[in-house]
Amino acid sequence: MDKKEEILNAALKLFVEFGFHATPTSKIAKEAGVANGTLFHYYKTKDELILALYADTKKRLTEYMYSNTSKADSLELVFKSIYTNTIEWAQENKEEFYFIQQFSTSPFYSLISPEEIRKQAEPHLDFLQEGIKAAVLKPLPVDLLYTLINSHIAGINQYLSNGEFSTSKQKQIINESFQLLWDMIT
Amino acid sequence: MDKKEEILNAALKLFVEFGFHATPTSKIAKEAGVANGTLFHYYKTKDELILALYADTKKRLTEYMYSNTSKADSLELVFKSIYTNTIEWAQENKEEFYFIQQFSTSPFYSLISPEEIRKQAEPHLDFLQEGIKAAVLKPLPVDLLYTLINSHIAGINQYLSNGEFSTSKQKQIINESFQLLWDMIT
DNA sequence: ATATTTGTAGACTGATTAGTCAATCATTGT
DNA sequence: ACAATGATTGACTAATCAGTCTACAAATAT
Repeated sequence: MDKKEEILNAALKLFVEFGFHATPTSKIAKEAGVANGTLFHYYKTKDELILALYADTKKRLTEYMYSNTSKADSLELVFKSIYTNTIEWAQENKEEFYFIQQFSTSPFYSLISPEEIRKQAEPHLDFLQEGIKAAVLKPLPVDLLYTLINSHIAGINQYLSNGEFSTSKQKQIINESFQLLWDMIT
Repeated sequence: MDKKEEILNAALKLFVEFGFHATPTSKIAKEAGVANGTLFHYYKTKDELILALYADTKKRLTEYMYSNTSKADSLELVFKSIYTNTIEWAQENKEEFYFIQQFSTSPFYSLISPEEIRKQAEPHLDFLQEGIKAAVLKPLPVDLLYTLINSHIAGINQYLSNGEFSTSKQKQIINESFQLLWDMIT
């Protein structure tokens, strides 16, 4: 019933299928079941809609990443939870995850200010810094560590998406690939 | 002088800056210094131009990847050469590498047939299979290995592109990151 | 009750776009 | 010399698109 949300849902679906510019706002409105003008009532421009969709999607991913993690757990356990959560979310929200990647390798990404990006990455970098300080993680530059982990996750996700795996097989792959990553960075 | 090539060059530059659909064919023609109709003389449709640009760029990357590798060398040495070559090419051809990534996470990617994709990956997969057979690489699924390596390279490249490193520092990072990857997969 | 704001609609517009077309120009083979 | 083929041009078109505008409905405030 929330039209603002319906518009985001419709936009996500269509952007993933056709791309940003090949998706007219008129089709987004139609898919969302609202009038053309309504879309522009909530989002002043198409760019604003795209940025809002990215912010919203990224936020949902980040929230899920840190779910079910307790500060009482060991660093490795927390790290593994975050790793597993992320891949789980990506598998259960394939369109959303694909959209984030699509957005990140598009000219729209440059519309986000560097501060915004740093702010987004900060908690993750802090967490990694902690791991280095505790001599659990290798003393590599945190940025490098962060990028390495991110691309590893992207890779595993791509592998899982391309093949057709049972849930248990999928879990096994996640566990084994975590071990590969963990051995690499500790 | 080769107009067909000029068109590809212009398209690459503009696609990277503005995206596929936000780049009108008229601007590509202008940038290439040819008339509107000339573009459509060489490429029947805009899609065909985009696909041709991807094929051409990918081909140039692949050629460079395997340059300066000798079959006489050890598997590790060949592997390291390919790794180093790829990152070097990506650093020296940032627009091209960015374009490949942009294309791969766009709806245009689905216009390429699965056979074409497999054919493209085959030599790399064969090479990895060899490594497994020789008990040098871990006996992981080759597809997984391939994806892992690719995303590792993409990550390192992103790290190098974001920071401002001297040539020697860059070489050091490439060497160290290779060691991380090599330890992970052997 | 009345006024004010907010939400919703959809026709409309000015600008832009991919692709066409008819007409030259250049090159090559005979 | 002379076809014939291919290259090149840029004006043109039919369609499409982002965003506007006016009107009205619903909700909220006074």
